[in-house]
Amino acid sequence: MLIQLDFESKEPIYLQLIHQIIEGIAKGQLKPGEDLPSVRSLASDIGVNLHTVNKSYQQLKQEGFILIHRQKGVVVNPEGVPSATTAYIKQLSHKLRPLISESICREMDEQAFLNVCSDLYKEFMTERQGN
Amino acid sequence: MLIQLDFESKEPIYLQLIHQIIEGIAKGQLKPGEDLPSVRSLASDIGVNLHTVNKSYQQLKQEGFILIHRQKGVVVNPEGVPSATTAYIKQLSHKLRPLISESICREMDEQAFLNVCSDLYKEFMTERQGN
Amino acid sequence: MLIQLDFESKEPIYLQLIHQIIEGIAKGQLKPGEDLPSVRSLASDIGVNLHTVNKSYQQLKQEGFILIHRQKGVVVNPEGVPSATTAYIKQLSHKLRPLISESICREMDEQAFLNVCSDLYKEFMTERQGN
Amino acid sequence: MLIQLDFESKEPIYLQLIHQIIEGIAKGQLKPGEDLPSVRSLASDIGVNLHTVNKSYQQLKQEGFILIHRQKGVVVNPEGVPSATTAYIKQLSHKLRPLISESICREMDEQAFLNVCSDLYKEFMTERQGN
DNA sequence: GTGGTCTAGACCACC
DNA sequence: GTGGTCTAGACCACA
Repeated sequence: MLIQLDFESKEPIYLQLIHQIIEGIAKGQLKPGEDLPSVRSLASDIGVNLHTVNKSYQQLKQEGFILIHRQKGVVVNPEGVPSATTAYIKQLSHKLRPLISESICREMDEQAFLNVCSDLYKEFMTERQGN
Repeated sequence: MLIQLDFESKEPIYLQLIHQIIEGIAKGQLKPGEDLPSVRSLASDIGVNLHTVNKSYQQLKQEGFILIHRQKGVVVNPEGVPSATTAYIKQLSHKLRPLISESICREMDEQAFLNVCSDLYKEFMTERQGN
Repeated sequence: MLIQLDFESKEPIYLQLIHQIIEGIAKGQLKPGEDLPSVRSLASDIGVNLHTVNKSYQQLKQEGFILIHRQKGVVVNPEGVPSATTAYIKQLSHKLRPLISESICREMDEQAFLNVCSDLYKEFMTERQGN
Repeated sequence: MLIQLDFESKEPIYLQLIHQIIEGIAKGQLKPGEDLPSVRSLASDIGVNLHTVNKSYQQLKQEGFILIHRQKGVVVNPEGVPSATTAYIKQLSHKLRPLISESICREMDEQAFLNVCSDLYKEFMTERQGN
């Protein structure tokens, strides 16, 4: 899987990395049980500090996306990612809130906003088919 | 308008403040041309430093939400906020991306996600009616 | 003469006022010896504080654009504005410096920059003919 | 690159700093991709507070002159500064207006004014050759 | 009284 | 080490 980082972005690198891996799982490019590169090799591949990759992996593990075995290395959670809970929905809603209020101010109507979301969903799901 | 900050949150105060004000505009609690409190009075009201409030105001001004007026002080942009451009849509899409990919991993389907968005939209729009 | 102020500008009002009056003289709308409104009447006409107008007038007097007589009121300097000195040229050059360096960075060549200046000159001079 | 500030000047330090850096880019003393000192080191070098330097850097970033890079620190925009747009020309013209009207009042003719601009252009461009 | 600027010193997140 | 955020307190220009 290709990892694309933007070092000029305001978004921290460890977060970008997390998002990319989650995106890979969403698209089916990374399947449950599949191996991920070791901290060391990934770090050198994408040219970032070991600590940065480690921080990403720890957080992904924490949220149930991956498992870290001392010997087997890192794998995508073979049981799949924990499903959305009401707590997750609440947190999601909290993150959507500022995006939606700004969009309303900028005169995007509900349908236009939903279309943007829908397009993204479709982008991920069609890639998923191919994998 | 009531401002509610969470000083424990990881989200910087100046950003929370920006979001609250944008939300106020979205809900119609703050109308175009309406006065906002001065940097100093708002700062003392919500118990933060005046520089923090100033930073929020500067950024809101920068994005066209408010005007900083020599005589009248700070006002909501009377011409309304600049409408969504394709650049805005792109940036919005970029912010939605990780939310959607995580939701897919957690087995939320498109409809469930759109419902969350839709609920938020309706929350803002119904408040808007009352104002 | 019409005075147009922008209260949302970052440029202080007293400076805008100074510039407008100088522009009026440059265009020949205000001729040497001509009366200017009193501080009071101008202030009420354009809706600003007395002190603001006074500050502008004092500075214009200081630089030789106008004379302030206790009784006759305010008049455009009947002897004309003092001509450009080398000190003036130096100060002018100092103000042009950042405009030119930014233009170079933005890949405007010398001719393009001179054209902008030339257009402004012509704008002022043609208005002058009509007056 | 040598930075020269005038602490007595009415012009704010952060603006002087911005102008100096833009001038450095115009002269080719600072090349696209080149590193700029960190906020802290520059601040201590020129003897001002780090917030002052930070304000300058933020504004330069905002206008596309520099990038603030997570790893490399601060660099001159390697893609070059965004070219002049019509908006830029308009704003430039707005800033030139008072300079030109005052010069007309002081009986500088168009050619004399253009010569001042031209001299500055040549000063920047010849320094550019050497870099 | 307003916002604009500057200083000084602190903590944190990131790399 | 870096930049990002926040506080506290000060002075000034402006209206």
